[in-house]
Amino acid sequence: MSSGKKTLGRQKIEMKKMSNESNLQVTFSKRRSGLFKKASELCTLCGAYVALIIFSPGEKVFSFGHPNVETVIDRYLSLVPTQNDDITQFIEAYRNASVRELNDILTHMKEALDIDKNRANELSQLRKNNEAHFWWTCPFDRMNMVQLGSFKKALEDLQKLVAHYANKVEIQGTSTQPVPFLVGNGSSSNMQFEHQPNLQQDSIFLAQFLQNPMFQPHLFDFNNMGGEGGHGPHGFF
Amino acid sequence: MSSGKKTLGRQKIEMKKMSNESNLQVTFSKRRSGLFKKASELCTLCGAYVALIIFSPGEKVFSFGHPNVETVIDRYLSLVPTQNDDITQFIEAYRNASVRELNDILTHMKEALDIDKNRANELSQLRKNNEAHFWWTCPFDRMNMVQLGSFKKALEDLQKLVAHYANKVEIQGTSTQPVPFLVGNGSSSNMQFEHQPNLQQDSIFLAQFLQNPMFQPHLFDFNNMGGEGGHGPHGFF
DNA sequence: AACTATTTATAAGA
DNA sequence: TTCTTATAAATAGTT
Repeated sequence: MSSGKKTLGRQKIEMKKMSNESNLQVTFSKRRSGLFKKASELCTLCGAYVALIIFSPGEKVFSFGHPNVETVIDRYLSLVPTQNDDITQFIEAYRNASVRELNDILTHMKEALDIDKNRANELSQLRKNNEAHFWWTCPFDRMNMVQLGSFKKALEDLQKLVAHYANKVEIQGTSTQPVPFLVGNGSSSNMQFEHQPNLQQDSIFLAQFLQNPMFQPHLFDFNNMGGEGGHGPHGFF
Repeated sequence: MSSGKKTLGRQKIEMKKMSNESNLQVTFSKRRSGLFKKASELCTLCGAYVALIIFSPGEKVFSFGHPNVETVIDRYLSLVPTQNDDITQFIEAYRNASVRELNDILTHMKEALDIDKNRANELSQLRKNNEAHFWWTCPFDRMNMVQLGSFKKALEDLQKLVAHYANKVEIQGTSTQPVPFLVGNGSSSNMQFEHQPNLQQDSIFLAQFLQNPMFQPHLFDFNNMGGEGGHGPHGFF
């Protein structure tokens, strides 16, 4: 036995993008598992809340979350204001208004819409008198009855949404546990599915409502490599 | 030296929440670092995109992202359609209104905004004079110039969104659902699913539009422990 | 923070 | 992929 060793065993590798596509894939798979396991252990051992999302080079997504991805993301986003100046300011403008206020606004808008619906002429008149001053009347008095109806409908729905959300927020604090269950275990793919009809999902209702995708034209084409964005607060605990 | 060993070295630990608060903190710190390092290496080695967010039991946040947390989150959210009925209804409500109508409204609002941008004071004055009738001026005249600019930008974007949405809606009708798989092996519980990009994502466009942070006053108080939410499809690459 | 002695995670090879 | 093997890394318990 010039050498009783069957293999060289694990070898140290250079920390740079792997060139061998095949190896890369295997490594990705292994390390991904390892990462999920570690994340999971951190939750179990320390009671930490974690969200881990991984996009493979092949565009597939993998995620892990405790108590669930969305919750952690929401919380994170609330702490880290988006650096999108436009939307941020827009949001800020509204953030100052409480939900109640928003609701009031909606109520008023609806009522006003109702009233003015029967005063198209008056409005029109008013607009003339005040010309440019009341630009905002434009969109309304230029609308025909049908349009007004649609718009009002939209407002009502938004209001319901707000109300619904408001309720959820209040009864929150107690969240039901997700009920995971296995589904199949096929050869090529078995799955562990977690079906969780949790309240949390309501939390992200409105949250997602303003998450403006239009501000994210890059969503499906980020070929920009390069920087690593870390963001770590400091403090250790 | 009955035994040349200075310490017992690393010992196996039970995978459950650590009882010793002090140890827990140290472990959290160590494992957190390890996790971040692993995540980072996965990016470097395999070119994967990763977002990792950790909330310590002490409420501190730690995150890592490549290319950055927000980008990955955005992408993730775009793939995971909210299965929320309410939001769906709201979208439906809008779907019924002709896109053209909605677009007109936006156009007018935008134009008007342009004009009045230079007349904040006048606006304010006018509001006083007309009080209740023009309640809707409130949210606007409270905004400063910068905000108005942002608002206008938002409107423009919304308009684009509407246009985009309109197109998508037409080609819709077939919605594929993602197929989950299992990958978990976890000790306690972690799960992964696989998400697939589907048209559905367009459906949540408007839904996401109003994701207003101001609606999330609860963000900082989730004391609900319990489940682990994983979310992951599978497929390995 | 450092320092080991071990437990884990994995690069290679099959 | 999956399994095996030998080695590189991570980290629990101490100091």
